[in-house]
Amino acid sequence: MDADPISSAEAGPARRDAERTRAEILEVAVSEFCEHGFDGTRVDAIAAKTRTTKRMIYYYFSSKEQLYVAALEFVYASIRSAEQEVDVAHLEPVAAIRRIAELTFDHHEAHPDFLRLITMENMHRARHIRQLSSLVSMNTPAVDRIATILERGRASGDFVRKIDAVDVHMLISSFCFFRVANQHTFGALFHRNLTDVALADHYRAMVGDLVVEYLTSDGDRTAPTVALAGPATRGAARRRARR
Amino acid sequence: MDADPISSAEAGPARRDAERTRAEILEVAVSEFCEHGFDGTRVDAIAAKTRTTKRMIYYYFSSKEQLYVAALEFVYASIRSAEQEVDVAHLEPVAAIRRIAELTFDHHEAHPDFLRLITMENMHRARHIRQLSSLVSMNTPAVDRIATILERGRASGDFVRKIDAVDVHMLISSFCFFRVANQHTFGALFHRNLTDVALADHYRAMVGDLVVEYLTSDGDRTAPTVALAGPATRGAARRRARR
DNA sequence: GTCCTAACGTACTAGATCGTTCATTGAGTG
DNA sequence: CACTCAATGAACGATCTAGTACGTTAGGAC
Repeated sequence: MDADPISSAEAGPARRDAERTRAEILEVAVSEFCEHGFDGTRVDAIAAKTRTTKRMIYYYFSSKEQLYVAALEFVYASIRSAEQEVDVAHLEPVAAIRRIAELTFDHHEAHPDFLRLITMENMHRARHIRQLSSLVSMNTPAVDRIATILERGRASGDFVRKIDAVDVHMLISSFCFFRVANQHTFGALFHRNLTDVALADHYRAMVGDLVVEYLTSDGDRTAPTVALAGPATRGAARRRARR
Repeated sequence: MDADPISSAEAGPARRDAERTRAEILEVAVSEFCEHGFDGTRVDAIAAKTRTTKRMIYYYFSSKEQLYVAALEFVYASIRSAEQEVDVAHLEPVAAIRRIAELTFDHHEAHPDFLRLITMENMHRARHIRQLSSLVSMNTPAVDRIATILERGRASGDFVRKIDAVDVHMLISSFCFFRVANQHTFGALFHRNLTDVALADHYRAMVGDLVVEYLTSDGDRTAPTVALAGPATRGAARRRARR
């Protein structure tokens, strides 16, 4: 048992294994920072949950803050590497953008810890994440994919809305992010569990509908807020026209 | 000068004024908790920014945690009292829901500190806010107003989407919330300042368009994600029909 | 074997931090 | 004016916490 050379992360003693020690510290640090935030996390608590000591945390990461940055980068990298580069090129523009929305939805659902770290970084006004310039390049593909779909959709005539890819990304993200990140206060104040598994399909469809309806309309009918006459008539006319 | 009986919150000494002392502690506590979070805030730091001492914080609020809860409640109450009960009954359903969206947008824009506290509460999994049952009743009017508009909209034929008021509120809030709360990481990763004043009108119009287009469509055209034929044709047909 | 060094552990420190103790003061009351 | 008590302040203490000093061990090189 104790002679097992290929010990799992939790099992064997595996003494003098720098890689494993470092990795274990990082793994525990991620979960502690996610749960308690930077200020709420205790270095001693991290050490206690590893099979090594606090000394090693400083040996490998120098300071609590550098450990935090390393944890941030680690989570970001693992999220991104896990994200399979889904191909939506074969889909019609409308179906493609809906697919992107649904993938974003699933991504947020699958990584609540990631969202917590992002949230914390915003509390810190992105002080740490700015140090990780590598993260910028990780996000451009996502926007580029949307940009391609938008171009195709405009060419086909499906998308008439004037909007760029960054805003579409923001629109999709905002819905998916809020649902997960604000579930607790929303649940407390409105008695609705946004992450109820029975509602997952409902909200996944909703974000798709949302972005599709937005992109396939041009807003000329609804733009003037102060218009007093017409909306009802126009709305009715539209429904008839769509039958 | 020092005899001024109606001293402002910052001016006169006003010794032995329980109300004022308590209020000043609360005010400073709000700003400190907003800035540094619960764990990041130092009771000594709060005391130092008031004209009284730490002793008084414990005299009036018993503990750091109870002070935090009091700060949370105070912010919530002041936000709500400042929110004028806007009348949208005279507006057509489409214009009314757009107005609600725009008001929500402005509300989020005007109260970033409030958003920070909400965010922190979600980090705490709403542990503190659950103690404040009074807050629930503060939020029902907002949802009720939306519900009324939805009913009117369905009656007039403008709104054909099947959705309830809570989800509409969530949809609007998610966009407005994300834009402000996640501005820092979003700016760092996508090089777009979501709170740039030059973009405020753009995003305010966007959230209005978003909710209006969503409610005035029924989604039957776009529901089947996997449908391979049709979207482009239908999209073109729709544009023609709307001319 | 012995030498070297990366990897590791124990025990500690200096300062921070929440909360308290104890004494005092001022404003209202009779 | 004396009395009372809410309101207040200075200083302290127990504990916690990030970070360190110093010694030890394992494992490879030769």
